[in-house]
Amino acid sequence: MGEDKPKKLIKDLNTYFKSAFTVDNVIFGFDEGDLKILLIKRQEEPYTDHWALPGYFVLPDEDLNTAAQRVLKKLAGLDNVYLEQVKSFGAVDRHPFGRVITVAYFALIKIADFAPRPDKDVAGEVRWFNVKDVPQLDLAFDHEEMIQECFSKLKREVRIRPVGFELLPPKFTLTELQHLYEAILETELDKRNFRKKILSMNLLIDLEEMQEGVAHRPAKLYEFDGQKYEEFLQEGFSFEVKESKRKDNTRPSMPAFN
Amino acid sequence: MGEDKPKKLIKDLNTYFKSAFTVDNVIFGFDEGDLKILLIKRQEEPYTDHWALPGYFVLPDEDLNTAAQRVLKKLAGLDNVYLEQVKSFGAVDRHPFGRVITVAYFALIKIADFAPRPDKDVAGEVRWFNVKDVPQLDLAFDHEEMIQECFSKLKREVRIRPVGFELLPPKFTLTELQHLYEAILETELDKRNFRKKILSMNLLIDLEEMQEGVAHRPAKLYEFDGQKYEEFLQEGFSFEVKESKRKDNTRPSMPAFN
DNA sequence: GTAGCTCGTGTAAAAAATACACTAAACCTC
DNA sequence: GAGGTTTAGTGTATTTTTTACACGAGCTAC
Repeated sequence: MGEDKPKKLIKDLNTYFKSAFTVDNVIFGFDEGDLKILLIKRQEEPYTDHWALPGYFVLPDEDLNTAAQRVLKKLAGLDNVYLEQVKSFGAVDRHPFGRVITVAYFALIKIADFAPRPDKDVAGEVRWFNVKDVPQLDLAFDHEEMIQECFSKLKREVRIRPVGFELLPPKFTLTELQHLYEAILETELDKRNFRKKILSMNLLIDLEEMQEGVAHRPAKLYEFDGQKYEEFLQEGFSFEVKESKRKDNTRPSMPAFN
Repeated sequence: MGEDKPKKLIKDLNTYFKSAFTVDNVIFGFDEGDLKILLIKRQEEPYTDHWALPGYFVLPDEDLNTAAQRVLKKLAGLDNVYLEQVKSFGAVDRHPFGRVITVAYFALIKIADFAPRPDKDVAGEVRWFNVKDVPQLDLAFDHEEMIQECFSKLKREVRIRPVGFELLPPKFTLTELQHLYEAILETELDKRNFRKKILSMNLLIDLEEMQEGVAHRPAKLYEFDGQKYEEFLQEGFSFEVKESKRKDNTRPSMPAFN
C-alpha cells in the first residue's frame, strides 16, 4: 500500500510489522427482564472449549468496524447492528501465539432477531448468559475484563443516549422499558417518576395499540421516534438519564454551574 | 510465547501477523486561560514536516499503556502522567507503509512541568497549540480526528471526574479553576455558582495562602484533596459536573428517576 | 363474580440550578 | 496619599428538577 518511496525511515521498521489484531464483540440482548450477553464455545486453539466472546482476526483489507460487523453477520446473519467501539486490549502476553491486540466492541441487538447460524468454524455452541453469571464462567483470554468494560460503557451510554431501544422490539411497553433500564443500571426505579421523565422527552410515539395475550390488564405499546431524536440532536438537545442515588447528600454531587 | 502446541489452529494464521500498531498521545496543557495541545513536527516519513501527535510504534514486548508513557518520557522526561486510553483508529489506508492501527491516548500535564527534550529522532520541533487552532494545521495521518475525539472525551471526563486538577499547578485559585473549566467546556460559567458548587464538594483544601505578585487583590490558594477524593470514591460518591444549558426547556433533558 | 395480576396516574415536599450586583483588597499612577 | 484600576469574594430569591409515595382501573382465569 506504499505510494511513495520513503526518504527517511524509522529504524527497524520491519520488526514492528509482526503483530495481529482482532475484534471482539460483547453482544448484549434483553430477555425476560434480564440483560444477557452472547458467548460462544471456542473450537480453536487457544482456549478450546472455553466460553469466549465472538471475535476474529481483522482481515488485512478491512476496517475495524467492518470486522466487527462481519463477526455479527457470520454468527447470526445480522446487518446494521448498533455497534460501538469501547476499548483496546494489548497486554503483551494476552495471546499465547504472538502479539495480538484486540478491539472490544459492544453490540446491542433485539434478541428476537437473533438466529444463530451454527458455523462450526467459529463456535461449537452459542448461548446467552445473564451478565451477572459471567464471572463464574472462566472465560478465554481477557474476555471477562472486556465484558466489564463494555458493561460499564453501556451503563454510561444508556443515560446520555437513547441506545436502550436497540435492545427492545420495535413496539414495547413502558414497563418493559423500565425493566430494561433497571437491568442495565442495576437499580430499581420508581414507576411514576420513570414514566413522567420518559414521556416528557417526547421521543416515544404512542401507537394506540395494546399488548395482547397477557393475563392481566394490557399495557399500551410505544415506539421510539428515531426521526424526532435526530431533529432534536441537530438543535443541540441532549438526552440525559441520571441515576442520582443521593441517599445522603452531605457530599453533594457536582452538577451544573451557570 | 506459546505454551502448548496447538491442536486445531485457525487457517492462515500467518497472514494476520503482518500488522503494526502505534500509540499517539493527545497531550493537553492549560496556560494563560487556554487549553493547549502539544504537537511535534515530524522528521520521518511519512508526512515529514507535518505537525503531528507525538506517538510511536509499540514495541514487541511492551503494553499499550507503557508505550504511551514511554512517548511522554522521551519527549519531555515526564513520569506518572495522567493518561487515559480513548479510541483506536484502524482505517485500512491510514498509513501508507502498511497496516497500522493506532491507539489514541489523552494525557493531562501541568504545563510548568513540561521541559521538552529535543530528540531529533522523533521531533524536529515541539510546540503548544491552542485547541481551536488545530483545524488549520493540516495534521499528519488522521490526527485531527484523534484530537477531536480526545477533546470530546476530556469534556465528558471533566464533568464526572476531578481530572481537571491534573492540568493545574498544585496550588491554584478558584478563578484559575473556573477558567480551566470554561476552556474545556467551551462555555462561560457563573462565578458565584461555580464557587458554591466546587466548594460544596469538600474536595479542595484551603491553604490559607495568598497569590503573590499580582497587581490586584490577591486570591486565596487551594489544593485538590486527592486523598479525600479516594475516600469518597470508596463510599460510592460521584463527582458530577453538568453543563445544562437549558435555555428553553420545552424538551427537558432526561435526569434521574427514583 | 371474584381473585389475581399488571396498568396507569398526581401531588406535595425537598433539593438543585439559576440569575444577578456590589463591596473588599491589592497595586499603580500621578 | 488620593483616586483609578483590577480582580476577589460573597448571598438571596426564583425556578426547575427530583423525589417519595398509594390506589382505582382493566383484563384473565377460575
